Order: sequence, then C-alpha cells, then structure tokens
Amino acid sequence: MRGSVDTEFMFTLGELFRLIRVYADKEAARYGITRAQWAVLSKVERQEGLKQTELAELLEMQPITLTRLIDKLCDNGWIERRSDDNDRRVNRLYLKKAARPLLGKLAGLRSELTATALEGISPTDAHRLLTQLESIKENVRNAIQSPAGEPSRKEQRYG
Amino acid sequence: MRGSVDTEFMFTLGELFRLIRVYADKEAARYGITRAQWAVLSKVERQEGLKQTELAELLEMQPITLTRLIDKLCDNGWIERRSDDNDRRVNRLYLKKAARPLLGKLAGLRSELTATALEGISPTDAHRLLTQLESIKENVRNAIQSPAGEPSRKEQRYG
DNA sequence: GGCATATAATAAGCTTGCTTATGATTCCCG
DNA sequence: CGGGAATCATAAGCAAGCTTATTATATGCC
Repeated sequence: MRGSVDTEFMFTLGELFRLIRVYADKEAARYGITRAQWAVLSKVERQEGLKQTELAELLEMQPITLTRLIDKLCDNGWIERRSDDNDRRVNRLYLKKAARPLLGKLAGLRSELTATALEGISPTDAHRLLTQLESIKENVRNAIQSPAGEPSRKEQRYG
Repeated sequence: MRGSVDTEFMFTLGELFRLIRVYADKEAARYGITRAQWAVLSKVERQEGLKQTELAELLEMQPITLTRLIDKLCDNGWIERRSDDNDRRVNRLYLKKAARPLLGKLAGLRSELTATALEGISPTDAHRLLTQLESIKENVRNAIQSPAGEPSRKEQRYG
C-alpha cells in the first residue's frame, strides 16, 4: 500500500495533469482562450488591481511566463495594464468590459469540467481531496524555498 | 463547500503540478536527468520490450513527444531501441546496463520527494488520495475519448 | 544628495508538451 | 494477390513552462 503511493504518486499526478490540460484546452478553445490564459483571467476577475509579480506568485509561475500570457489577454481586449501612480515600474491589471460575457461562459465550462473529472467522488471526498492538494502544494513550496538537502528531520512521516 | 471545489479544483491541480515539476526537475538534475525523461525510464524499467505507441499510451502522452524523450535517453546510453522481428515499423525499448545504478538512485529520490510532498498526510489518506487521482484520470480520459454530447460509440482501442 | 542594492517587467533561448503532416510498413478485403 | 486503409515512428512548427540576463525605477545607507 505504502509502496504503491511511493512509486506512483508523482507520475500519476503528471499523467493526470497532462490529460486535464488536453481536455480543458480543447473545451476552452471554443471560446478562443487557452487553459493557461483562463487561469490568469480568473485570478484577475477575483482580484483586480494586482501587479504582475503578485499575480505570478498566486499562480505559482514565473513572472516572465505570466508576462506573455498577459500579452495575449491584452491583445484580445479582455484585460488591461494600468500604470501605478506611485511606482512607475509597476503595472496593475484590470478586466475590460469585453471579458464579462466570456467569464460567464467560462464559469459554466469550469463547473462542467470539474463535474466530469470528479464523477463518482462524493462532495465530502471531493472537498477533502482539494484540501489535501492544497496541503501538498504548501509542502512542495516549502521544500523548494528551503535550501536543498536541508536536514529537516521530517522524513518518512507519511508512512 | 462544493463551490470551492468547483472554482478551485482545476487551477489548484495546475499550480500543484507546476510546483512539483520545478521541485522534481531540480532534484533529478543532480543525476543528469529530467523529470519527464525519468517518467519514461521508470516505465521501461517496469516493463521492457514495449513499443513506443504502447509506452506513449501508458504515459498519457503523444507518440511524438515520447520520441524526443527517448532520443535523449538513448543518447545518454540508458535505454536502446531494438527492431521488432515481425514488424519492421516497430521499435521495442530495453534498458541498458548503464541505467541500473541510476535507477537505484532515482528510486531513493522518488521516495524522498513523495515523503516531502505528502508530509502530514496519513498513509491511509495518501492511499485514498492516489486511488481518487487514478479514478479522476479515468474520468477525464473517457471524456476526451468520447466528445461531449455524443452517445459514445466506444471502441475498445487498447486493452 | 549620491551611490549600492533591490525590485518590476521584459528579452532570449531552451525543454516539453501539443497538432498536423509524411514516409514506410503492414493488414485487410475483394 | 493487389490496392486502399490503418499503424508506427518521425518531422515541423506552435504554446507554455523554465533559467539567466537586461533595463528602468525605487529604496536605503552614509
């Protein structure tokens, strides 16, 4: 039991992600947007006025990766960069009107995709699953931030 | 509760995957291999003699993506392509001796990374989590194969 | 005030994915 | 047995990640 988690977990996650990417990209393409751009747009929707570095952190991606996604969202007229009054290095991100109808459709699509993916899993289980994924995210983020090969005497806690 | 799963699940998974990729790639780099190549090598280790299309299916990736990963594994002398006697279109994949010490080190690294990621999650929970991820994988794979809305005249393409 | 350092965004170039297309086989049906 | 269709591997070109480096601007220390 422990062995299967040990040998499968990382690779299973990668395979699942690849499938979800294909699936979500294909569906999102109907609205002329990619999954990656969609994730950016959703965060901006939830919290307007973010600067790019803050947003990159929320998305767990590098600022340069985000820059190019934002370029495309701006090209499509869904969001805009506005200069910060107090710091001329900073761009802050805002939705444009044209994004509203798109966001409505995407919300529906997201529910649909999530329902498909989680079919057969109870709401309780689904909620616990999400909580665990977020906890794992936190663990990995900490591991990346602390110097490699750190002692950390936490080894083997899960098994 | 259901709402948070609905709005977060897909994006959380993407963010987690991105973190794990960074983490695993960084650690695997110590042995001169990338996370993607590692996944290929592990499958070949578990099942030698696969042809490339079979392996691509196991990895949930496209054959051409796999081709280039195999190129690199061959360049490094860890695996080799052998022609099939009965079908000259086919390459079958085998480990080379040089891969053995590497595979030993990678097994240790995999345990270490998994333990770090799953810290604070009980073995029982971890096992259930893996089971659920595999179930989700299956759901998504089915959704991709039978386009939405179609009554899925399902052809058993492999098995 | 003025220089050193830090931070925000971007640029260049690589990897790993994808889609679509191509060439070489093999399989199947008529 | 012969030709169309399917299958296997690969090629070309694009998307979205990464690392490292560059430019512009702010901040902090003396």
